Amino acid sequence: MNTAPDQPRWLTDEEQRVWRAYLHATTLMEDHLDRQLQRDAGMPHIYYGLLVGLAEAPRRRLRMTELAMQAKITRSRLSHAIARLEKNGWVRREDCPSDKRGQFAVLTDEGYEVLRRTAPGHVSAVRQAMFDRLSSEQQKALGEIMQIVAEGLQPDEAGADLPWLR
Amino acid sequence: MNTAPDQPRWLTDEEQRVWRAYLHATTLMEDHLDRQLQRDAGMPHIYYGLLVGLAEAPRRRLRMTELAMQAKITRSRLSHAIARLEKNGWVRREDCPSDKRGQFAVLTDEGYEVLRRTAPGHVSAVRQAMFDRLSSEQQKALGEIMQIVAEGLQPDEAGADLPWLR
DNA sequence: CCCCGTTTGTTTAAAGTTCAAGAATGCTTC
DNA sequence: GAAGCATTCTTGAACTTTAAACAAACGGGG
Repeated sequence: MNTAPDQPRWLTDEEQRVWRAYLHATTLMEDHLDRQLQRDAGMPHIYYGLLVGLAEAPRRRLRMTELAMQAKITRSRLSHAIARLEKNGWVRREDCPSDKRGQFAVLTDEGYEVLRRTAPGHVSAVRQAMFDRLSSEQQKALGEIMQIVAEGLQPDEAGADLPWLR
Repeated sequence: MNTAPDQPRWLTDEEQRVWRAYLHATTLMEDHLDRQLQRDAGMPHIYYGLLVGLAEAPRRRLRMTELAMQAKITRSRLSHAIARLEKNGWVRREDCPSDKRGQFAVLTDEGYEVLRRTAPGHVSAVRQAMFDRLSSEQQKALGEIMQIVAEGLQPDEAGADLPWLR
């Protein structure tokens, strides 16, 4: 009767409520952490995540592409970010000996120190905002839910075509 | 024995897993929606949210401050955003008769049309990414969890001082 | 060895966000 | 009704992100 693409299945009232609660909470959370870290560590949340990634890596260093994948950002964005962190003296670049195209981002001692100094405050912010408020059942449920959502978004996603990220 | 601020209560392994799953999923989700809307509607997710906010308001218009609060962004950011949407012809500004400082952002017919055309695709993206993958128990749990998290972040938050937002 | 398609990382410019300051109007109080 | 403080919105500059294009190096086949 109708050759059109299909009338959309709108969200039910209940779904709508859940979706808006999700958007509201995640927005507030990200804003909160961004401001907390900007204030206490002088960088936005994602830059902090880059330093953490480096700190956990074998010799506190990672190839640019690896770091970009781990942080789920483009190489371009990472290039800019590392340039900024380098100016702060928290990261330095090193050539990769085995691949002349490659670069390592290396966490400096100074960068490590920033992390050591600011990590407690950050953890505490996360606790206050999330873990101190949720029952362990809720924490478990949240973990599972986020896992599922991430899985659905990870691959190329229904007709997409992008190479590996973004 | 130790007058220092307290040794930090680090996240347990399980909490760590939940937290990373949360960050991972929310990042992927936001990226996904941003790209979906940029592609199909020519604007980022937050701009789309502004149009939705206007579409739902009484005469498809809202004072700048109200819209900013609803979208949880600063007035400054909103000013820039509305300038852009105005250039697209999707929003126009109108003076407030009762308060000469005030401005209304008004959704144009063209803006409404964009929304009408792109909303189905957006809803479908949200469904595919989230609601089609979660049981109704999980949806319920997610709603409650996000509600709780948002509540903890909404007020001034432990020693903060900011006026009303950000 | 050379060609050619791929991968790596950077660069440039445009778009978007943040931050601090400012102009105009409103409101409250003396 | 004037002073002084608050609110509303905008502006411009600095910074970050996105998008597209590019140079250099890799690597598999002929």
